[in-house]
Amino acid sequence: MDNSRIKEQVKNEFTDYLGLRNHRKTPERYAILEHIYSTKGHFDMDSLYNAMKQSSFRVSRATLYNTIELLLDCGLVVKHQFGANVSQYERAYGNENHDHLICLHCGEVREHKNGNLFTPAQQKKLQRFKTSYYSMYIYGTCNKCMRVKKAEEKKNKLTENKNTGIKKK
Amino acid sequence: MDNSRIKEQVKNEFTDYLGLRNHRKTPERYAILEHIYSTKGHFDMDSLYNAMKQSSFRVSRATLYNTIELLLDCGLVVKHQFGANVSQYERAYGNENHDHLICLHCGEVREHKNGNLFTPAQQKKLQRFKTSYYSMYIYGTCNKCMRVKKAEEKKNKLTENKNTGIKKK
DNA sequence: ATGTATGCAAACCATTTGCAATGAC
DNA sequence: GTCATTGCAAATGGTTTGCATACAT
Repeated sequence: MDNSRIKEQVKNEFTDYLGLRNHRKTPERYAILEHIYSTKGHFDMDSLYNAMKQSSFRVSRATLYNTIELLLDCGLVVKHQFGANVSQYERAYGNENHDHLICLHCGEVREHKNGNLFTPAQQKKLQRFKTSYYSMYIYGTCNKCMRVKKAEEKKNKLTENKNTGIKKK
Repeated sequence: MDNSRIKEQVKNEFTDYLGLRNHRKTPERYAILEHIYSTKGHFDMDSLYNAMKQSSFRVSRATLYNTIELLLDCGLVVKHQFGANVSQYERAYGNENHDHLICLHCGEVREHKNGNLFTPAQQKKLQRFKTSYYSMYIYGTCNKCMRVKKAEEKKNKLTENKNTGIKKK
C-alpha cells in the first residue's frame, strides 16, 4: 500500500484513540507519529531525537518517551528489547510480519520473514487476553560469530592436548 | 524428568562448555547454576542475589552478571526483557516450552503453553544461523485491565456527549 | 608462577521524575 | 480559566567497569 495512505490511516487511528482516552491532540504528538511512519526498520530514542532535531520539529526527550507510550498503547508502534541496553522500536503498520534473529555474541539483529506462525485464529483462542501484537525472537549464533567460535574451540582443544601430553611425559 | 537428573546433566554440559572455552571451573559458577536449577519460573538478578545470600553461598553481583553471561552463551539460561526495566531470566531445561502473554498496562506476564509453533525442522531451515533458543512474546491487554479501559472509555464518551450538548444549546 | 575470576565501589547511561511554563480544551 | 502537556534538569537504578586481591590452572 502507498505509504502516504498508511500515514493518513494511522493518523486517524491516533486521533480516535486520543479522543477516546481524553488525551490532548498536540502538534508534538502528530509530528512524532509522522516522523516514525516516514521510515521503516528499527530505531531507538536517541536516533529519533536526533532525527527530529534535524528536521523542522524539535521535541524534548521527555515528550518522546511520553508519546511513544501512547503509541505503544494504541498499537501503532512496537517495542523491542533485544538484549542491548537501549530499547528498539518500529512502526506496526506497513511492516510485513517478521521474526528477529538475534546473535548472542555480536548482537546483530536480522529480520526473517516468517510464514505467519501465529495466525489470527490462534490469537482469538487465547483466553482472557486481547492481543495487540506479538514478537518472535530467535536467539543464537550468526554465521560470522560461529566461525570465530569454532576456530577458538579448535585452538583450545589443541592447547588441552598439548598440556595433557606434557603431564603424561 | 527428575530434577536432580537434570541438574547433573546441565552441570556436565556447563563443565564441557567451560573446558572448551578455556574458562575456569570456579565454585561460584557451579553454585549459581545449581541455584538457578533449583527453582522454576522467572527470576531477576536482585532476587537471585538475595536468595543466594540467604543460602550458604554468597556471591557478588559482579560475579552473577559475569556468570549469567556464560550461561546464556551456552544456552542453559534464557533471558527476557518484557518491558519493565529489569531483565528476567529462567532456566532453559526442564521448563516446558511456553509463550509469554504480557499486559501492556499492568505489566503482568502470564505463561501460555503453546503447541510448539517453531519446530526443530523449521529451525534448521534458517540460513546461516544456529538457533540456541527462541521466545514468543504476545503483547496486549489482560482481562482485568480491559475492564478498566472499557469503563474509562465509556465515561469519556459520556463526557464528550455532554460537552457537545452544552455547545449546541 | 601466571593470569583469569572475584568482590567492592564507583561510573555509566537509558529512562523516569519534579516542577515551572505553555497551550489545548 | 483549567489542567494536561511540554521542556529542562536532576534523580533513579539496573548494569557495567576498574582495580586490588584471591585462587584455578
